[in-house]
Amino acid sequence: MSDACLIAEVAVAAPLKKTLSYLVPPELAVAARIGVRLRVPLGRRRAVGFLLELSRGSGEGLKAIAEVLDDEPLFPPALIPLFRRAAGYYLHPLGQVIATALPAGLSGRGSAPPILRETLYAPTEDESEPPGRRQRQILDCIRQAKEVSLTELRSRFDAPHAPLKRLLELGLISARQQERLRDPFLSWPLQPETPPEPAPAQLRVLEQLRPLLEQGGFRSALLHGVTGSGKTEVYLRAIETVLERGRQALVLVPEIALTPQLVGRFRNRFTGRAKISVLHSGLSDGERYDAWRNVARGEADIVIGARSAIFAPMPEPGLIIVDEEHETSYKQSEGFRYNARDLALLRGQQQGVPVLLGSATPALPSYRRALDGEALLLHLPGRAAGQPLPEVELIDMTATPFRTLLSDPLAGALEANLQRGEQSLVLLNRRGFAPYLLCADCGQDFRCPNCEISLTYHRGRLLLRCHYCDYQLPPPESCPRCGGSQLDPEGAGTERLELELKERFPEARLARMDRDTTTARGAHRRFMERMLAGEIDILVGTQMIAKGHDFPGVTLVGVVNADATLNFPDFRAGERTFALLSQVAGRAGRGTLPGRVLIQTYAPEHYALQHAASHDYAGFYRQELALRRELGYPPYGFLANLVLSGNDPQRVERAARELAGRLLPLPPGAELLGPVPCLLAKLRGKARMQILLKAAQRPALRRALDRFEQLSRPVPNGVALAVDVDPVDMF
DNA sequence: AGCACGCCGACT
DNA sequence: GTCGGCGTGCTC
Ligand SMILES: [Zn+2]
Ligand SMILES: [Zn+2]
Repeated sequence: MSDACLIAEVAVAAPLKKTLSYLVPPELAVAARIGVRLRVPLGRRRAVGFLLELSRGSGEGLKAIAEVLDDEPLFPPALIPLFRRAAGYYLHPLGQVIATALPAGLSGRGSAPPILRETLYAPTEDESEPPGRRQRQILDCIRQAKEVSLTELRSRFDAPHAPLKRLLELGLISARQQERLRDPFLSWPLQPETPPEPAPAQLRVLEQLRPLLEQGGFRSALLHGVTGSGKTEVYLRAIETVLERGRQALVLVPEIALTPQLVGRFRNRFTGRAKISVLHSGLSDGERYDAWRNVARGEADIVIGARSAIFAPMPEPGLIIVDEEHETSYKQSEGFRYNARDLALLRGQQQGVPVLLGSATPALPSYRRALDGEALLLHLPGRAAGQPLPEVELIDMTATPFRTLLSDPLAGALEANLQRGEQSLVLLNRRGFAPYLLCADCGQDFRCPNCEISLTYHRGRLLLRCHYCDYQLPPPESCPRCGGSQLDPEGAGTERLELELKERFPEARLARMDRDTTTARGAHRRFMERMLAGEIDILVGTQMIAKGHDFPGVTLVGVVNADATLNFPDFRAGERTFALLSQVAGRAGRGTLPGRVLIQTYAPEHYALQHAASHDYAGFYRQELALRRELGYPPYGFLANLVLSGNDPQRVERAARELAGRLLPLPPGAELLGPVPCLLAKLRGKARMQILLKAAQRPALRRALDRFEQLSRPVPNGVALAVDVDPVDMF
């Protein structure tokens, strides 16, 4: 046995079950370090792989690495066990796990992003006023800020170009070019702060956390506190402790909450003392790569990011925080279907790092872990400022005429709030004008040819759009079936709600916030600023207004249709509804005013609504846990969903039947449900079937999955198979 | 996943 | 007789 050759263990970014060994040619021996990307021969192709391990051996029968693609490692060796465990847990090929974990855009060579230039505007000595209103607004903004970037102006004003040109011509402002700030998150103005004195409840929680933070080692804690209870202050102080020990902190927040304001709170607290890196989707590929390498070099003390930041390559993390840990956006819904919250716990375990989960409405598995003593349960009762909780009322819609969008009590409350000059939020968890467009004569509807579900009518853009793929078409003039000329929108989305409010309260200043109005860069912030400035009386929106945005002036919250989430055919419907209502309720109240929440529903007796209305968290969890236990659902049961898809529905169907047949009989303790068509039986043109594996204990599910993994070719050609372990939805 | 190999039906 | 369907195996 010769040890003459250097051998590399490589995870190839292809769906292979095992890693492969390659010869490291002498000329690449220095460059081939653990954690770099490689180009390797694979069959008669070439593929990208990740170097996981180096060893010595004879090298017999091995092919040689063709190229080393990075001059420094993209991840530390300490992350490799996490990748391996994650690949095993989620039944996903290791190479693809790593490819998903690393920042996007690494397919090419690691090159520096182009330097971007940016125009900055400053006021001149000329203090006269320009003629136009828009010109004055923009000039005021520039005069106030002394110097403002074009990006900034674009985010505050629509189409600022023409007024700016005019102002330049008038000599009221000057312009200069500068290298653009790489990261939009860093352009939020800094306001260094003196940390507030923690409230007694916060001190108590911090005291309980102290041993975890100071001793290090894996422990987990669940911080349960309503919106405004001061969880962030606890995070900031916990991070402080960790930084003092020379370790780094990793903070995960849901994508929707990863805003400049949030990052600003961290920057304000730690400015000059700690370096903060933000990993977010708004960065260009080059910028993200830069940020990533900074973290890998240990140049970031605090890393803030959404889901994929769980893989941030910090050398010595001392704390992992997962804020709003119940959020389903932590679960990746395609490809490598990991849950960042669960991987946070796994990473903490592997690297001996405490993990702090925070939520106003913890996910049931997290709550159970805390009740079972696996995680330390910490409470922040009430709101930090001693504000009372809002008064929540359920409005029984069965008593109102069919199709009523706004009940009298809600309309009245909105009216009264308008009179008082106070702000209101109205939530309707459905965008567009109406979910259906129907022919008045023959009842014909319009469906997506790719997904076979109803197209949503968008009145603003005058389109029928599929919310599951990118299909859209302009609404026809007449019915394609009977030629009838009357096509009626049926049901209501945020656009229709906005219209109805406009008709009812013509004097009110309305705005609508949903995915259709927030795609532009800086749009979230613009809504935020308009709300803060009191320029909006009623803000209409989807769950977006309940999550990630704190509108401090709101005293009334209306929920148009609480049943929309409640009637979802998913065992988590109750939990989701409770969480959404609790969160949106948390938006009501200002100063010492408690705020009011009105929830319209056809099922006012439902326990999720009842508990949400009485702020009875313990009661809800008690009841929901009992229900889950009875039905064998998480956290008292464990699920994995096998989703088969393909162009030919019959093939998919047959493949699903055959797969189920080959899986049976399952090991004891596990059961197989299905195969059945997925809820979306067709999606993006592909037919879909699912097989659900269920077990009362995790090991039994694991054995069932082992059995599945041993199948040589689970599905035939032309059928794709995705495995979803711990699914959060069953589409 | 790709891309080979290999074995049977129905087409120039 | 072959062209091509697709089930099966392999990738260091
Ligand atoms: Zn018709
Ligand atoms: Zn579609």
